[in-house]
Amino acid sequence: MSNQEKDSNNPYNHYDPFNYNHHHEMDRSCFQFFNDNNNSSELVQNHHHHPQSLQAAGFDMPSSSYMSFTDCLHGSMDYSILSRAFDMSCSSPEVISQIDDASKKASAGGVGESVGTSAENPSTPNSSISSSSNEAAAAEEDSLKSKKDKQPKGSEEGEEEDKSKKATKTKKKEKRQREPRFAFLTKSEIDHLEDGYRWRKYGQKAVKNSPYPRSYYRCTTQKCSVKKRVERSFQDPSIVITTYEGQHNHQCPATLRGNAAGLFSTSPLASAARPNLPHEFFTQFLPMNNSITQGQPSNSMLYSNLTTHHHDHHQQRQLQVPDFGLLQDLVSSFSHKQMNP
DNA sequence: CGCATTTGACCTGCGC
DNA sequence: GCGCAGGTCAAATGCG
Repeated sequence: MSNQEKDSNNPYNHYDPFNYNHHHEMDRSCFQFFNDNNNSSELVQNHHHHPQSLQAAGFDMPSSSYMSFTDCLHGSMDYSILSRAFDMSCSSPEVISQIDDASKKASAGGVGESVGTSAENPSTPNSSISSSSNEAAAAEEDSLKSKKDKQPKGSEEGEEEDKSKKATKTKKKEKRQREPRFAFLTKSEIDHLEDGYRWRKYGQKAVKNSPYPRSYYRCTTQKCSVKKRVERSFQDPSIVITTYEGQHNHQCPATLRGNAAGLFSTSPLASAARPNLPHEFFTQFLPMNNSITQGQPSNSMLYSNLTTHHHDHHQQRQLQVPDFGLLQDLVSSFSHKQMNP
């Protein structure tokens, strides 16, 4: 197959995630906030523009809805603050994009997809608390589950094992919720960007259609189930795709040590509560969530939260009202801070 | 020695 | 049902 053929068949070939080919001013880091503005038809129409690397990372990215971060901010905030926030100890990577993937298309093993009905119940903007707690519970359950899955191997055999397996299977069917995910595209030569937390690598896999492997990291803090995946964009090897999954239930070690504090203190954020996670950092800048649902890309940074129901046999991406549970917590927190500085 | 990384095996879900 | 790909585990290995 020739490259041209490949290109024509490649649904992502038109994707130019950062307008690299059009905007050469890469000193203007572009954040992309993916828009779930309830205009599902538009998003569905455009879902074929997803960059392959990101899709491999588990993201659905409506190309129509990305915009430069500076545009998002429309001058109200210096984007460099954000990139600085992620700069940490690495060699000035440029954070290019963030994608919220709270409910990526159900595909990954382990944590799994939402089967049945309860998990499909997207949190409305009014259900943030329960949503957040559910996520946390799900995370814990997941980690327990995976342990359970493995335990019988070493200890018990035969019936016990079968029973255990069956039990876990049923459990999995009962409740499967994916942690919210946030991906950051970062222009950096360093794969594993320092973000203030301590991570332990627990796996590495070759990524299909990409010469670059994907690394899996887990937060080393006890009882913290946050994971992250790091991979390079095969389209632009200078771009690192970092995907965070879950939410830290502890303070950033770097913050405690004062490192991150120093970093953040260089920004106007210094007086604000420091986010535990980059995505939290971002969400602190999100506008009120009604602008998310109303979808005024020209006015606001928008989060996407695309969901594909795997049981939709026509592979039609069905967009839900996003699960703004986590988001709303953060957004409301942010707006509260804005209202009451 | 303790902790982090590497890496092959294994598990799971999905598409055909 | 089978094969593939993503994700995870855990023993082996490396390193400070």
